[in-house]
Amino acid sequence: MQQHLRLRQRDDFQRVRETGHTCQDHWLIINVAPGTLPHNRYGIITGKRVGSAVARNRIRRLLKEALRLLHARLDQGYDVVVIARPAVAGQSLAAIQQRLSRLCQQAGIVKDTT
RNA sequence: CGGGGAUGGCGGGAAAUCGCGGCGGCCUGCGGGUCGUCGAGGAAAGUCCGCCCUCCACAGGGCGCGGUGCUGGCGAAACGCCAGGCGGGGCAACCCGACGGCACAGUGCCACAGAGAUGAGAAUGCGUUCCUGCGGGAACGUGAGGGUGAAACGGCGGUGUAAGAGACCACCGGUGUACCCGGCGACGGGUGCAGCCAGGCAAACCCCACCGGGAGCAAGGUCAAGCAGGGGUGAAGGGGCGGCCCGCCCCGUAAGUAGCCCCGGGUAGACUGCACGAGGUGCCCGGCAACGGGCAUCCCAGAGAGAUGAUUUCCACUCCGGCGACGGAGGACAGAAGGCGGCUUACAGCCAGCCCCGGACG
RNA sequence: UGGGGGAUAGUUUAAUCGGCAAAACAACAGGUUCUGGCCCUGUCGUUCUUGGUUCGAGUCCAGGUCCCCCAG
Repeated sequence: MQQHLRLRQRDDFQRVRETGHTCQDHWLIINVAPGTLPHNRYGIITGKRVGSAVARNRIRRLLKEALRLLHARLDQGYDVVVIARPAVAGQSLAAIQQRLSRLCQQAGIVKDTT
């Protein structure tokens, strides 16, 4: 993921978490809020409840890959925070990608391809 | 062939496409693009020891607190490593040990059982004397026998005695000590002497010897918005109430307001510390070894919401099904955050040579 | 990064200086009652785990696991 597409500042995370629209399932939570830039920015949170350092790194990298593949299909100008819940530990990329894309549809930021 | 012991090492390999981080070159419309190169571990882990580094404190000595505890060597140091001694376990190879002091400072504890748990003591027994209703009883001596316990002033034989006892004697065991021999030493072997025998626990208080200042990279350093402060210069104004004017109030009028210029300290923030080191690899030399020395060669992660990911093919390995061709499934423990030396803990599977025991065959 | 504390029956807590692991409630079984409750009796433990010291460890000493708290 390129650096300008990342959400990096603590204040940004706080703003999205508090004011953003939330969608969740058993594996993931996403918060979406309008950003100040013409493109999207993404942030990922993998807390200690997800598992060991190895498990957290694994999930974070899979989420990055899923967001990379999903990025072109999303409406731009949003800040998105993805939070991993304990149940995602050990899941495959394909399964995570499917769940993530469904949550993005619920949040209404997927481009209308029809 | 089967079982066991110790040591060292590996932690799948090759390739393609998409993607990420650092550094360097080139290009740039300063957003980035492109090429090259490097990019997790043996434990990166737990943070249990120690050191480097940084800041603070510091005449010297004592007390206190904490740590270590057989000997020699290695090491920057360590609750570290190597070799050896002693003790314990195992048929053995080997393994394990906080391994100074409880007789030469003192205190404490040792449940239950037992006469007695350290200057403590006799219920039974044995012996002598006395009493007797002949069943036994009392006093004294004794600590050998039996009995208790995890543990009981040593064991066996004799002398001795009323019965006995290290009371005495020889031998053995153990303790201390003097000398001799071997060893740098811990210690081992031998000879003589002593008192005749001294229980265990110091991961009980403690004593002895040695060691230890305190904090930590969020240490510390550099730059530095804003706010507040100081100095210089300096129009006489500046500010509040209010929609605006008037008005009123506050500060100032040279011991000087606004503005402008300068100054040090320093918050947010940025940069640094932060990757050439007790460094890796190969060969040679010294040493039983830990390790040391020499030469050659290499540059090898460095983030800051935090880089190693995804997909596919082939090969190797393990398991399952199958006579087979083949098909299917699987791949441990675990992720750098200043660095280094150790310890400890986790770990699928595999490799190498060595040693011990048992069996079979030649 | 540095420091402190804890883990005992299903739950909440005890256990003196190392000497037979207790109490209450809950659960289960039995008794009492026409039935239920109350009541009575009984049952239920890897003292977090692995080693060590000791004759003997919940207690003392190490290693490990998990949880809580404090400072920056």
